[in-house]
Amino acid sequence: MSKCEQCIVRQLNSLKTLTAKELSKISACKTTRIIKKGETLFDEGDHINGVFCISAGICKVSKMSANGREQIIHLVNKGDFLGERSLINDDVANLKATAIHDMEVCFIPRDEIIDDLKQNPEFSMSVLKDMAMSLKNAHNLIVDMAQKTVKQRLAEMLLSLDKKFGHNRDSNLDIHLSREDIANIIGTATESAIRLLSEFKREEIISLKGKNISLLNVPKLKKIAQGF
Amino acid sequence: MSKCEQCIVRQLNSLKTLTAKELSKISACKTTRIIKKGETLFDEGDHINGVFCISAGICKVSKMSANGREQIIHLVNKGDFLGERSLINDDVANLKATAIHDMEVCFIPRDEIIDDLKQNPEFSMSVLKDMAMSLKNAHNLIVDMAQKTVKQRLAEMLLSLDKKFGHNRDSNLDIHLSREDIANIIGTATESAIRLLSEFKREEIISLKGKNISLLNVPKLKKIAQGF
DNA sequence: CGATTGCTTGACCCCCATCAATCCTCGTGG
DNA sequence: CCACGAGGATTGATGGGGGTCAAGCAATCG
Repeated sequence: MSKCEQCIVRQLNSLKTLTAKELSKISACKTTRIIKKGETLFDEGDHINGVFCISAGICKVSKMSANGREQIIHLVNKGDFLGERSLINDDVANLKATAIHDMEVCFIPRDEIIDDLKQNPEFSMSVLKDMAMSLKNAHNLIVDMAQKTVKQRLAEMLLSLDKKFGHNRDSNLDIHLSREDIANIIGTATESAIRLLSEFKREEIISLKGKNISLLNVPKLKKIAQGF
Repeated sequence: MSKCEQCIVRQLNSLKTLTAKELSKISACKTTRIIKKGETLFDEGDHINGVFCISAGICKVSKMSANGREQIIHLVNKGDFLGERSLINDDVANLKATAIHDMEVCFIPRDEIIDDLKQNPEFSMSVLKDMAMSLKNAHNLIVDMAQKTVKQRLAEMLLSLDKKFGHNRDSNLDIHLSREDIANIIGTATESAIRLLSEFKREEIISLKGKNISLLNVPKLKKIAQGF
């Protein structure tokens, strides 16, 4: 099994603040799992008892609403942590994590992380910063959900997908989402999302080839997201 | 000026984990302000450079959306902190805080808190827990905003106001919000909120006397919030 | 006691949820 | 290699929720 010390994604998250000693301790007790596209990493109500560190792949983090529809809260890229919230509050999972592309994740058991949090102020400060940043993002999302139209939210989502996950030479977004997932991110019905995507396509703001989406007119998208 | 050591609200937040020494240091450098109803404590973009501890009163925490409407993210009661997010990320304020009832707040300058965060693991763990809990609440709010109807959100809000701020002998809610604030919490137009309040009144689920609201039929409200 | 602000109700219309039908795509097995 | 079935994608039709404008009404304040 590969070691944390040699893992590239370690540089991307709070683990970078750990000492060599702390890191090798974690490396010794971590376990690695492969999660195929569509499989769930954990579900609402699960006792996670640790945190996951995504070493490859992308997953969606979502929650079921009372009316039975899934709301995607955010998308998690490689290098990110998953499950810290539950760990810190000693709580069951509030959200569900499902692989969108095939993933490789490392699981670090609870006690190991808690020890480091209590003993390494730099590490706990870094986790605190991550959490604070997540909170800011969540607050901004609340405002968008409450105040923006579906069209605005779709435009904004496309821009943020491009920013977070990038695109290839043909300017196709590197992330592949189903129409349903797109709808569940912006909080609308699948048909509404599809309709707006076609509208964007007709107006040559984006192009659609199967699951490939490419942004043809970013400035226009930005204007739409702002409400014009 | 009164001292933190004798302040009752200290027991309600993370300050309770501080040692006597740390607390008296904070007590020595804090400043106290009175904020009248309607006045703002800080605005989006402000450099706060510290945290506020609410010793009395209630305030709303909100953000302007692109279309010029205010979205209230949450309400803050006495005993809560304000501004930790900005402090931890070394960022300007992302939100605006406005007094809803007259307030007394204590301001603790940045460096003082940062020192304690780095040196007292119990304190930083407590702040981390608060932040994690806020994040959970924010996530749940995102789902509600995206998936529930305005009617459901109004019912839910009334229940949570009752839970968080309580009510007096006549079962009138202790918190007094304008119709506009109510609308800005649930993310709708003022007229829509008013219309639904009248509907609840007609069905004798609540009663309205000026700014006094009392919940007459809590079970019914819970059903409405769940979508029946 | 004007005047300003907040509250309430009516009218109108558009966005979007929902239901339904069709088309497309892709994996599977014959 | 093709047929076929199943799930996803697309488009149409329809109705209701809720945003917006406008006009009275109540209340608060200098």
